Amino acid sequence: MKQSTPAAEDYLKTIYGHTEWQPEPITPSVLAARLGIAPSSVTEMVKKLAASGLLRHVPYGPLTLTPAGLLAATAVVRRHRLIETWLVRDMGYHWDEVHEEAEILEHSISDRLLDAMDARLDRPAHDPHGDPIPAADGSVAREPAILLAQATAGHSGRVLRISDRDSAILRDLAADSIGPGSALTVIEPPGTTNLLCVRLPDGQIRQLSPAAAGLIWVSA
Amino acid sequence: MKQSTPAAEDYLKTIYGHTEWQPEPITPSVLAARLGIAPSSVTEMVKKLAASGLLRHVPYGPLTLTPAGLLAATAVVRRHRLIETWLVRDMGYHWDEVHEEAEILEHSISDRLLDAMDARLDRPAHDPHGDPIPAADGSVAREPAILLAQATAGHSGRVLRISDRDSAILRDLAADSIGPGSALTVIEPPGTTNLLCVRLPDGQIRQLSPAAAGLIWVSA
DNA sequence: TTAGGGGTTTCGGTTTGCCTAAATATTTAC
DNA sequence: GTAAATATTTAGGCAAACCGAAACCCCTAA
Ligand SMILES: [Fe+2]
Ligand SMILES: [Fe+2]
Ligand SMILES: [Fe+2]
Ligand SMILES: [Fe+2]
Repeated sequence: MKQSTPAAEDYLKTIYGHTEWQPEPITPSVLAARLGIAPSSVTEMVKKLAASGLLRHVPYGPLTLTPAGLLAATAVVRRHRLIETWLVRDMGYHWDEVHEEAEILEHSISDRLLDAMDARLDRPAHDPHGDPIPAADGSVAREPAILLAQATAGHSGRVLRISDRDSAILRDLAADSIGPGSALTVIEPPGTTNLLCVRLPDGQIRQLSPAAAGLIWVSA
Repeated sequence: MKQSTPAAEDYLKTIYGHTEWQPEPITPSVLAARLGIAPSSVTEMVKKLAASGLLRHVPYGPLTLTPAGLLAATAVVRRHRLIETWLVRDMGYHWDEVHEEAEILEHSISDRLLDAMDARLDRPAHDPHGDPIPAADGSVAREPAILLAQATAGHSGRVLRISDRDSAILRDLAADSIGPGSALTVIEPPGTTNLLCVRLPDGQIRQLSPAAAGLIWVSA
């Protein structure tokens, strides 16, 4: 039961993140790509995490979190998302600027300070990108969502979350007044051009790149 | 010119801290004791820091910061003290609880976030223990101070700073209403008992242990 | 059904930062 | 002025995380 390191926390968080919006468990090579490290490094760490009882892994198979691993992972995700929320609400950051800072602070902040933030922010349920903030007990309130890129023409819904993977896209979307909570309707499927068109409540039309549509999740 | 690590930052900060209130440069063994690591580890890191131009060191001699090292050290001290101030002013911490948390966060916070804190706190000049917060350019506004343990009977002054090394003593002092800014007069030198007596402005008398008197600095 | 080919693991190596034990330099004490 | 005590450095090791190259497993497609 030794205290987990920043590296281990990032592994767990990334494994968790992969299954948060889709069911297939992650494979070592995908995990390596997401973390930006070599596959052989993943093999090593996976062995350690499995030995600590945080991960299930049969050689050459996919990676799944144990209950203990899931709790550790959601704890990191909770820290990450609360920090992002704090940065936006208290410290004057924009939602496209918070991810990198949170990526570091999530490994440094104490439980005491985290709870002080949580209280100060009034126990927020979602981070600036619309992602649910796990409770201290690891439970997550997740609404069913579909990827905008896979929505059919005529689909109407609210934007539930936008992945913070690409901050340039977040900036573009903000400039287009699209963010978590925005209502929109798909008015045209990817036709000859591969842009996706949506209509905003005020009647305005926006064209979204496939890259952007692949990061936006809307209510079903 | 590579980015300095948390370990290197702690070495520089501790070397700086040793000469902040007294002139003698620090020796490797004292540095090792302060950092809680083995002397041989200090030898190694000192070689690296000297090679990076942050430290001056002749074998078997004391350690002194170069101008570059001083700048790096005050940058860490600035981060540490601003974080402590933020924890007290914004996050509901008491002054005896902030040091450990700041010890970690000082290595994680970005310049961007540090400046946001600084602005939010209105560019504070002192941390919760009375220590001056270095400016971004490394300059420090330090008032001359003498250790209470070395003050003569009759000496009157204001408490300028109290070292945050021992949080139990900080709690005791707070319970005795003694903190940075308190006015006091030494009314009795360490006599048969080794306690130091001081009178507060309201006439109340406090007896201080030698350990406490060795952490309190008063105006000259 | 067997040969690729891609994903995974093993192996040996690197860096950082720490350790203990032993050697060496310096200071102090007689 | 030398001998003991103390301070510092050297030498050899270890653990955490990473790497690239090579071996290995597994699945598929000819
Ligand atoms: Fe994020
Ligand atoms: Fe992280
Ligand atoms: Fe402190
Ligand atoms: Fe530190």
